[in-house]
Amino acid sequence: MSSAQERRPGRPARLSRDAIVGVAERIVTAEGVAALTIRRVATELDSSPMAIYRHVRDKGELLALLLDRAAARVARPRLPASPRRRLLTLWRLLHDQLAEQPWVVEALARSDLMGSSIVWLLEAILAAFVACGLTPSQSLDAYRAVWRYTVGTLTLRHGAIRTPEGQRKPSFRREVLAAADPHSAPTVAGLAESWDRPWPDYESGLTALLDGLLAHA
Amino acid sequence: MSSAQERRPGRPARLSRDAIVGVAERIVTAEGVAALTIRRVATELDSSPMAIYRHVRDKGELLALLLDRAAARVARPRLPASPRRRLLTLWRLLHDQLAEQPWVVEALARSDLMGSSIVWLLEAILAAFVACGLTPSQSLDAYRAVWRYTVGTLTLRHGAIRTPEGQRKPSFRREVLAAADPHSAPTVAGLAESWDRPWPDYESGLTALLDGLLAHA
DNA sequence: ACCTGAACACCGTTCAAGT
DNA sequence: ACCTGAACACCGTTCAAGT
Repeated sequence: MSSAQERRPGRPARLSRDAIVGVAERIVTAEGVAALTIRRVATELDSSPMAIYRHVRDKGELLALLLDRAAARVARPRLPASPRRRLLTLWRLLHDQLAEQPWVVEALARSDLMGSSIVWLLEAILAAFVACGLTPSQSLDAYRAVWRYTVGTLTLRHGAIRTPEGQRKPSFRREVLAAADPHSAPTVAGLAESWDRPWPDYESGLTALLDGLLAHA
Repeated sequence: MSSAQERRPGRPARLSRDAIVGVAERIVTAEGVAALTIRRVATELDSSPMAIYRHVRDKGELLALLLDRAAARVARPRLPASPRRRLLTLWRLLHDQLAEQPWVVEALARSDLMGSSIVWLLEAILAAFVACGLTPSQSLDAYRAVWRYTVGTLTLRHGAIRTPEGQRKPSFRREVLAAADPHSAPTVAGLAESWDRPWPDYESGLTALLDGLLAHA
């Protein structure tokens, strides 16, 4: 029966890429991306830091693998018939899923979107753009425009989260309001009270962007 | 004559916040944000690392100060009469200026935009939105939507730059194309050749977004 | 083939002490 | 008031050696 097994020479592996990504995911979910270090992963697996490098090229690759896992978890939703509403649903899905894991932002800048696990989502978005009247080529550009908006939203939200609760950056608001004398900057001064209010949600900007992108269809 | 000087007790300062930000700026421009460390700044000023902390709270504040300097360098342009074209000019100005310093992206996520040095730009943008028919409140939301798009654009461009020249992430493209069988993902498969082409420029997405935002005016 | 130990060349930040 | 020295508690990564 052992002849059926693929026998490979040398010392058998105790670690695996999967196990490594698994603990990395746990660390990052529980304590944020700052807590993710190669040494920490190694300790958690009762191995030396260097053993990790046998399975993962460097920390950047580990981050990319993590991102891929997050993407793989996005479940296929039931989609509305109207292509425009389909776009709204799909993008909100992607946004919400990524927003749940704030650490992804760190990985986003490094990785050109994500792995093959969400081709279905990419396909659905591109097909919906086409169904709205764009050419495939225009659809790709439109996809990238909305992707920029999405990454920006996540980046800024993440920054806000990361800032410590108590002292959430009074510097900017105060400086701006101090410098905004009503003569040279009346609009800014007039909005003084409004800076504190919550940012518009993802969807409102998305709607505007889609309106603009689809107008030329 | 020394009585005219403001005499302060204690040892006179050798370092200054300005000098610190100055060398930080030089480091970051020449070698990127990764090269910026408190210790490095201290060495460059022939002081101990700890002396820096007398003038700057922590590394995050140093980054924010750097961002403010970059913002302060944005020169007031001659503006077109049409408010819509004014918006295009202003946003492109902001984008181009920030794109020149790729390290800003790191700072952006931490800092709620920037300091008082560009209130004039903020004012000009908000006023132009108002001139386009939005209420001040809507203008603030519109401003934030475009800011998201801008930050996303910078983040993604920065990531592309940071990726080493030779091996610019074949993983995603290849994986996607491999997984994109023409039956389940025809649109993705059809665009296979197009993934390599350059991203749309900042302005095209900006135009679409402004179209959408101003449509409800 | 896989893993370990020891080392290299760093970090940010705190604390107590000097001038 | 401002700066220094020494230390704490870490990093990612390389190299040569062990099993």
